[in-house]
Amino acid sequence: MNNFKPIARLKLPRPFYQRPTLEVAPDLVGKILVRKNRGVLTVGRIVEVEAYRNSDDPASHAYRGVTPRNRLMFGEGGVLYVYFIYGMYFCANVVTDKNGVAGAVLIRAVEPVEGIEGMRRRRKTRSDDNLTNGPGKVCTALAIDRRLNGADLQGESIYLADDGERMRVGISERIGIRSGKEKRWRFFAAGNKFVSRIRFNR
DNA sequence: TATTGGATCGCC
DNA sequence: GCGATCCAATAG
Repeated sequence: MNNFKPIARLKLPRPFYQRPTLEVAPDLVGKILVRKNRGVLTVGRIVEVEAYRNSDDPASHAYRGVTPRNRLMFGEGGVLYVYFIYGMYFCANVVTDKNGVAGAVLIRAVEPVEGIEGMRRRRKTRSDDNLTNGPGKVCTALAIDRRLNGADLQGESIYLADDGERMRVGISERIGIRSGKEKRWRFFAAGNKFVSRIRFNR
């Protein structure tokens, strides 16, 4: 006998995503983000997200209706929406809700779990606290770029999983937006040191 | 076709 | 606090 117990990572099923965005978003805190790139595995645990919706949400890309960039937000939940911003960064979102209802959840921070050396190399830093504590940093560390826009989260190159971990979820206003600030649609792992703004993680 | 400013980050 | 650096969205 030994005490070794393999950690089961159950890929989140399609119906998980096809619920209202504000139900999905807090449920993503504590889930595992798996990235498989050329056979190399990089894994993080989601510790911070933000919800974005549709015409009721001026901060959302979907606020003014369908455009070539945001069209995935209006589609069926369960795919990745990746966009390019500030001329140098990517942001990764999980598309939520049913077909015809816009919604997505921005992955703002993860806690490094596997493939940390690769994360350090891509991020060009040795400070692990600074590796994945921001939406642009997450994409750099996990090698997420526009090629993954529209990727099916039931596939192998990128997906989310549940390993049974449960974290206390804090709630706050969203970060880095001008309008829609009153909406408290940011969800994070309370007290976790990999949350992007450490002073606002309680 | 031109302009504006952004769901960011790292350095000053 | 500010510049980097691209491009989507909007206005003309």
